[in-house]
Amino acid sequence: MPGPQQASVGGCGSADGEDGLPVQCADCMARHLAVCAGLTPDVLTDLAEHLSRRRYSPGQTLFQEGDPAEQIFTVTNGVIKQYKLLADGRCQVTGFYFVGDLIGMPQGADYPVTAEALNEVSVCAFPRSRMQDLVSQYPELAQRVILKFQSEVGRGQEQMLTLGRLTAEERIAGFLIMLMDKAPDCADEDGRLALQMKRGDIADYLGLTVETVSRSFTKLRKAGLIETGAGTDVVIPSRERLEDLAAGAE
Amino acid sequence: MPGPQQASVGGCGSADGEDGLPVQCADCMARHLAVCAGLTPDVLTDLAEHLSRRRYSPGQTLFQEGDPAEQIFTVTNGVIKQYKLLADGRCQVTGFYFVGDLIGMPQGADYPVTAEALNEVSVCAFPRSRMQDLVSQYPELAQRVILKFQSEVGRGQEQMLTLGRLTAEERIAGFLIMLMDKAPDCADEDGRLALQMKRGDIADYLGLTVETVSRSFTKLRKAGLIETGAGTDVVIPSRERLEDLAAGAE
DNA sequence: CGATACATTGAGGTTTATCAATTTGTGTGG
DNA sequence: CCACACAAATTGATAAACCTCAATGTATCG
Repeated sequence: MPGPQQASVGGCGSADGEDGLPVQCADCMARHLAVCAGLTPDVLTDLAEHLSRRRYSPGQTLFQEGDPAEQIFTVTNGVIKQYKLLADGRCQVTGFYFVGDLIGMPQGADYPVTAEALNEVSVCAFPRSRMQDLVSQYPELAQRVILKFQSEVGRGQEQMLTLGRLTAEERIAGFLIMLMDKAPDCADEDGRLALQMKRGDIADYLGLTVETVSRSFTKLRKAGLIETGAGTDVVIPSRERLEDLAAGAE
Repeated sequence: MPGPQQASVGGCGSADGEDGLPVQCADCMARHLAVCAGLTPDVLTDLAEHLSRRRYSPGQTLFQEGDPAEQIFTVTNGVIKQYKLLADGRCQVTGFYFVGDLIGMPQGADYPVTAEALNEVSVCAFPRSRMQDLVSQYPELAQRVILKFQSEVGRGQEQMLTLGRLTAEERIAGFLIMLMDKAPDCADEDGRLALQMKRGDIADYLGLTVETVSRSFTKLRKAGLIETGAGTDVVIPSRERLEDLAAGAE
C-alpha cells in the first residue's frame, strides 16, 4: 500500500531534545554516520533550523536527472538508488545509498542523476542555497562534507575498476562484499544478506543484464561461494573467498 | 631522455611577487583553475608556506597505490593518469588529470590509485597533514575543495555510464569530447586534438583493449566523425555529431 | 638505416547480450 | 486457506560485441 504521492514533510522547529540536541536529531538513525555526526549541539541546532524530514515509498523519486538541484539529502532510513538514463532506455545505476549517506550535492545547477527510493525511505532534506553559508560558518561541517565526498570519489574509482575490468562473477562477488560493508541493517552478523534491490537494479549497477546476474548467482552458488536464504536473500559462508574472487585472484 | 629519478623540488619561500601574490603562484599556470583560484593573496601566502613545486618525467609516478597519502597535488602543467591494478595485470585508468586538477586526497590513509606522469609534468605539492587545518581556517578554501570534489564525483558518475552501458565507439566519442573540454592545451580551437596518451592508456580508461580502441577509431574515421591529424592526433569536424553518438543517440 | 615501440588489421574464440520459455515468488480475493 | 494473477527470477538457445593471438604497417630515434 503506497503512501501519499507527495512526500510527507516532518516538523521543523528547533526546540531542544535530550543532550541539547534538536528534537529531529536526537533520535536520528543517521546521527553517528551522517555529515552531521560529531557536530556540537549548537551547530546542529543551526542546521536543524532549515531541514525537513521527508518520507518516500518504493519507486518514488527524490529528484530526477535534469531537475534544478535545490535540496541536499541525508538518508536516515531505507535504501536509495541513483541512476542515469540514456535516450534509448539504457540505464546505469551510479550507486546505492544507505543510512548516513549524503546525496544531491552536484557541482552544477541541476541533478545529473535520478534518485529513487527502493523501499520505505526517510531522509533529512536541506536547502542547497544555505549549504554554502553553513560550510563557511562551520569548519567542522566542511570537514565532514569533504569526508563524504572523499569516500564517494573512492567508491567511484572502485566501481570504474569493476565495470571496466571485472568479469560478471567478480562483479557480483564485489557487490555482495560492498553490501556487507555499507548496508548496516541489510547485513546480518553471520553472512545473511537481505538484498534490498531487484536483480534488474543489480544488473544496472554492474553493467550487466538481469540474465547474466541470475546466471552468475547460480554459478557462485554451485561453486559454494554463496548459499540461498529466504526469498532472494543470500548467505555468505566465507567472506574471504568472495573477496579473493572480487579482487580478481587467479 | 628521462630526467633525474628523484623529482626536483622547487623553492619554497614566501616572498611576495606582483599583486601581493607569493612568487610561486604569481606565474602559476593553474592559478585561475586550481583549488587556489579566487583565494585572497594573504590566504595564498599562508598556503605557499608549505607547498613545493615538483617536476616529473613521462612514466614517473607521483605516488603508488598503497603508499601512505602524505601529499596532495595540484597539476600545474602536463597530464597525469591515475589507475588501479589487479594482481593479474588488469588495469583500469580512473582518470586523466590536467592543469588545475587536484589529486591525492583520498579518504583513507593510503592512496587507492597510482598516479603517473604521461608527459613532462609540473605539480604543486602540499602536505596532507596541514590540509585539515587550512580548510578549517579558510572557508573559501574549503569551498574550493568541495567544488573540486563535486566535479570529480560527477565525472565518476559519467564514467560509470560509459563503462557500464556504452558501446566501444560511443566510449571513444565521449572520450574525445571530454578531452576537448578538460584539456585546455591539448585542444586546438578548431577541432584539432593532440592526444597526450597512448592507445593503451585510452583502452585502460575505457575498459577496452588496444585493438578495439584502434578499430573504433578506424570506424569513426570511416563514418566521417573524425579525421586523422599529424601522428596520432585527431581532428573533429563536427563536435555535435560526436556528442550525439556519445549520448547514445540511436 | 635499422631497431624499437606503437598502431593497425585480420582470424577465430569467449563472454555476455538478446530473445523466448519456464519456474518461482507475492499479493489479492474468493 | 487456497486459487489466481502478476511480477520477478531462472534457464535455455542463439547472436553479437568484444577479446585474444598473430601478423603487418608506421613512426621515432639513435
